[in-house]
Amino acid sequence: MGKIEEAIQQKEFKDPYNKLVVNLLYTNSYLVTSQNALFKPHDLSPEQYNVLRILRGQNGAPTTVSSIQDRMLNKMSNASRLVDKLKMKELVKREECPSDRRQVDVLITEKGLELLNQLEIQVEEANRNFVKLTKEEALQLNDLLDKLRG
Amino acid sequence: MGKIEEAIQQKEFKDPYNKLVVNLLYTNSYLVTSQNALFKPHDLSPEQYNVLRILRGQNGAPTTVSSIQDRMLNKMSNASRLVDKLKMKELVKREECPSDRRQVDVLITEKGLELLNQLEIQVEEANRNFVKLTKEEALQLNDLLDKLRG
DNA sequence: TACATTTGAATGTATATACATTTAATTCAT
DNA sequence: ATGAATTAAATGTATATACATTCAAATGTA
Repeated sequence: MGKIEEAIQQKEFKDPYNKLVVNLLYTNSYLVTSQNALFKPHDLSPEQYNVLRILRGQNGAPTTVSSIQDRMLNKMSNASRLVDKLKMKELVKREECPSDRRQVDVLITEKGLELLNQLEIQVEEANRNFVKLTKEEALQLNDLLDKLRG
Repeated sequence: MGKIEEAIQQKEFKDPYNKLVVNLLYTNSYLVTSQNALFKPHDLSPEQYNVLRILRGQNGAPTTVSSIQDRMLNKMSNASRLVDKLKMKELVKREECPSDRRQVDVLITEKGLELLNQLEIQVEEANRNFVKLTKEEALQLNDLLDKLRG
């Protein structure tokens, strides 16, 4: 695949910034497509997987829908509906928050934990394979991305 | 915003590769959200804008739907339906390909060109602002992304 | 030529994204 | 204490993504 110019057959870009935006969008698509293949057999989407990870990170403490939303990778997605889907698969459960009845406490179930633990090993292994960089380069790329967002 | 750990409130990652995958997904969301605000007033989605750019790149030569698909940033999206939407807005036109009636030639209209030229200046300017890096860093980041995909 | 295979595009369906709007509960201000 | 403002979550709607399937046209082969 190599250089972005070849990948999308565009000869040149206005400047390195505009090339970078295109390069990031394209690389994202590459990663998401690669990851999808992993999640597909388990009937899970990447964002559903991410929600399960957020919930497990709480170590059993309940998490409200809005707190999940804040921590999602995609800030504009709809945590309420994602939780709904996960609940239908019995991977999470919802409870009314006693201190504030507007809020809903969400918890990962035993079934959800099992699926997550099983999947995570594969995902971690696959991520190392998708990314064709040395450890040093990966660290450097992380720093540049953090700086990019300011 | 700064470091990804703070942004999504995750304390640590398995290794730099797995942190990088999350960082890329998150940075993509940052960029897409920023860009959306630009496209919104013109009733255009980022991918529709991208299709218009691909068509203009042909300098008047017709482009088939599958050729558009190949050059899109998101390889899994549906060029046929995107072209449909653009046609309804009269930004592109479709013609049956004389040499192969299975194929459809797509061309950008005068109206499409005008919108694109007007928008492009704003987009280029905005992209430089979204990316809080020096030119050198942007070049470096481009190289790392190209290498990442192998 | 006849028939199977392949190809380009369209269509069907489920999920997700991006917002706007709604509803109920809580908090704030007077 | 009452009504206004705010907040949390759910819901509505349009578009996009991810695939599978369909359909017609073109190609390949016996």
